[in-house]
Amino acid sequence: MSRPPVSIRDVASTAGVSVGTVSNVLNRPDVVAQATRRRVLDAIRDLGFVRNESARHLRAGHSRTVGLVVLDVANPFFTDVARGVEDSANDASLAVILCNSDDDPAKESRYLDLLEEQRVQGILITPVTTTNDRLEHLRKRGTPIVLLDRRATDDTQCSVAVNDVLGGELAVGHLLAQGHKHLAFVGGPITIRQVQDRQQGALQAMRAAGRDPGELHIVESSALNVAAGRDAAARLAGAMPRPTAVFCANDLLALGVLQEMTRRGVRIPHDVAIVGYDDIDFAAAAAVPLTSVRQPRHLLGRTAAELLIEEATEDGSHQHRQVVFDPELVVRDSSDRTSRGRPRHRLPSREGVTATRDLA
Amino acid sequence: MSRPPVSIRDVASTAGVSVGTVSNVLNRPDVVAQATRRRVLDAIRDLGFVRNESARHLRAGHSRTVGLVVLDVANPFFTDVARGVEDSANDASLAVILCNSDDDPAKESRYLDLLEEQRVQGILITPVTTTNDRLEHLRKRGTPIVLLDRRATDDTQCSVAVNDVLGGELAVGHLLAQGHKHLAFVGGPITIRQVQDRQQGALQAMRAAGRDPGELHIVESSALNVAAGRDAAARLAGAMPRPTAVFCANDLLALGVLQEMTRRGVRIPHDVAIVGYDDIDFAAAAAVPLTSVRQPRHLLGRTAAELLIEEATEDGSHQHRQVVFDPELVVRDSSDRTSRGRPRHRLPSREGVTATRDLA
DNA sequence: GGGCAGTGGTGAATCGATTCAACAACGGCT
DNA sequence: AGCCGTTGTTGAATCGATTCACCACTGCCC
Repeated sequence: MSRPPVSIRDVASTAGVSVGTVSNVLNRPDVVAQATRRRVLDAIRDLGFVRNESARHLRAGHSRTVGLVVLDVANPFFTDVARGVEDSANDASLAVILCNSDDDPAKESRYLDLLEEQRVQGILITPVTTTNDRLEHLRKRGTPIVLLDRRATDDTQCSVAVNDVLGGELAVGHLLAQGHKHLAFVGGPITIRQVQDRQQGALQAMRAAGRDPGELHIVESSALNVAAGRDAAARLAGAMPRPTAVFCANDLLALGVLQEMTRRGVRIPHDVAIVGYDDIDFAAAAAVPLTSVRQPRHLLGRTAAELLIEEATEDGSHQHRQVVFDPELVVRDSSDRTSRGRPRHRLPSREGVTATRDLA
Repeated sequence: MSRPPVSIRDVASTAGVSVGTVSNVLNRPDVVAQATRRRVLDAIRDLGFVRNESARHLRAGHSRTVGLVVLDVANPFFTDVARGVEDSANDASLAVILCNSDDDPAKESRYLDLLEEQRVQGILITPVTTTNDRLEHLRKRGTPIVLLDRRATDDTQCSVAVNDVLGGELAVGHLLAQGHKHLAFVGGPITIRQVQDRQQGALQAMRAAGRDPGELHIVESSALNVAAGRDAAARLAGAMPRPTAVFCANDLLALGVLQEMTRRGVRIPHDVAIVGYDDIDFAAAAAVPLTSVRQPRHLLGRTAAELLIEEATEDGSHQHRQVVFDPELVVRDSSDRTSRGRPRHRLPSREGVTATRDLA
């Protein structure tokens, strides 16, 4: 069944040349004479020779792979980021080793060991904790590291993140522009940095509009899911004065709010406007299409990988950069009073992202 | 910045032993005397030695990695499968190299080359086409291959798939049991195998209930997304007799049908019952929680990886297996007349899957 | 004819971990 | 003392691709 592997030596002998020449054909074809090159290529084809990367990399000192450590690829945020990373690694003909830390420092640490043993060219990571000895250690040994969805605290390394404060400003700025007077923010637990930033953005938008930030009705949710959104809506329903606009720290909360409000007979957006965050695929497919803040997730991954590759290949002239992307507000019916809660148009194809052929 | 790498030789000299002994400490600690082992371990710690996997694998002939080739990780189906694969690879301390073929044979082929060069222990793949020379070639050379979400045509290789015919039977069987007389199936393009199977299952359920399969009103959709679902619902609305139950080939279609029906004042499930397929996270979070057929996606990946690892490590006694998992029907309000379209209960945590801490 | 430049090709050394035949040291036993 | 078995350690050979100093050959010019 499994034949003995073909090495460069076998190719050399059947082509009647030395191993050095075969290597030259593979790596510097231009220095080899036409006729010789032909013979070698024929031998490679006939024998079905495939380069052994392990041997290559042993010599080179590092492999043609990069490590990607995320909290959980099942999280759509990281899924899209991973796609971006893979696309740009693919352009540089690098392989991506995928690691899920599951928010567990021990698991993260094990994966970092594994990646170091593999002598990866570099590591893209959303670290579980802010300070990380293992990571520092790796950097000191010369492994390029790029932080994903985290901002580097100093300028000794690259990082790629999204400006969540701005996202909050956009959302609340939009609601204020629609003429809303009584606004609420739903999000929590407040220990999550993203929740803090988005809330802070909301407050800044209030200030920017000359409003008292204290007027923003803040509801801290216990989690960032649909059930927590329903709870928050129940609490808002009894508030006085009842807010006419709600900004939620993510789309799941917003969908929960939408569900519970609808159940209570509150019309969206006529009685209450809702804005979510993340622009998940189903924001557009909700009962009332949801206005949301979109993060450039694919671009985030792509850029991070590009920075990493630059750092890994460059001649030492690499400048560390801390890239921060701006999110974008996508306005849909849930915050648009002119629509009277009716779909104004068929939404374009983006919502069909998950409908690729095979998931079916 | 970057120090010269530490090799096993350096460890040997600082510990005052031979390289063979260091290797023994690493791989067969029990044959080394206590005191010697101590000295070696101390040296390893002091020097910060990390094994070079390339060298290891050069000797071993293959690496501690497996390749995972999917159509698109951004597709939630494959995301969950990938998680399963990664979990079980992690148990065997193998790294996973992630490859998206994007349904493009050329890209798939490039990735297979890359994986072969990496001398992966095996490959898990959802092939773009049914017959594949590259893949056959790899198998002949002894690389274990396990087909994912595809059924092997012969018993010379392993495969792991889900029984979509059964899924269709479950869905329609359920609707018939609810007393529905006029049923419809929405799905397409019919060229997709999953659509065919699910439709066939629906027809079988009709037969099993003593009904004429010709009575199943079939609407072929142009795609498997929400917009196509809305179109299908528009077509169904004018049908005579109007179906009282609709089985959709996936959840996106079902959500589209739900949206359009609701917009037209059709009450779900009172006037029309809906069943989807895939049980995506948002099935439970829809305006009317959606009954759906759930596939064991994580288990699919896990099992596939286990089969692969078994084939790769076993002493030639490996028996190829074609595993087919049964899907499961998850009944929610959209097909349950007793609920009168009102949520009967808060749905459990599963719907919050995407609400992990960082996506926020 | 001798020197010189340029082209094409060679093959041994190298990367770092693993393996294994060989050996050293020691105690126990006759 | 001599032999044997056990335990612990050694070091050279090995995996396969790359690299580079060096050689062979051709053609050219003085």
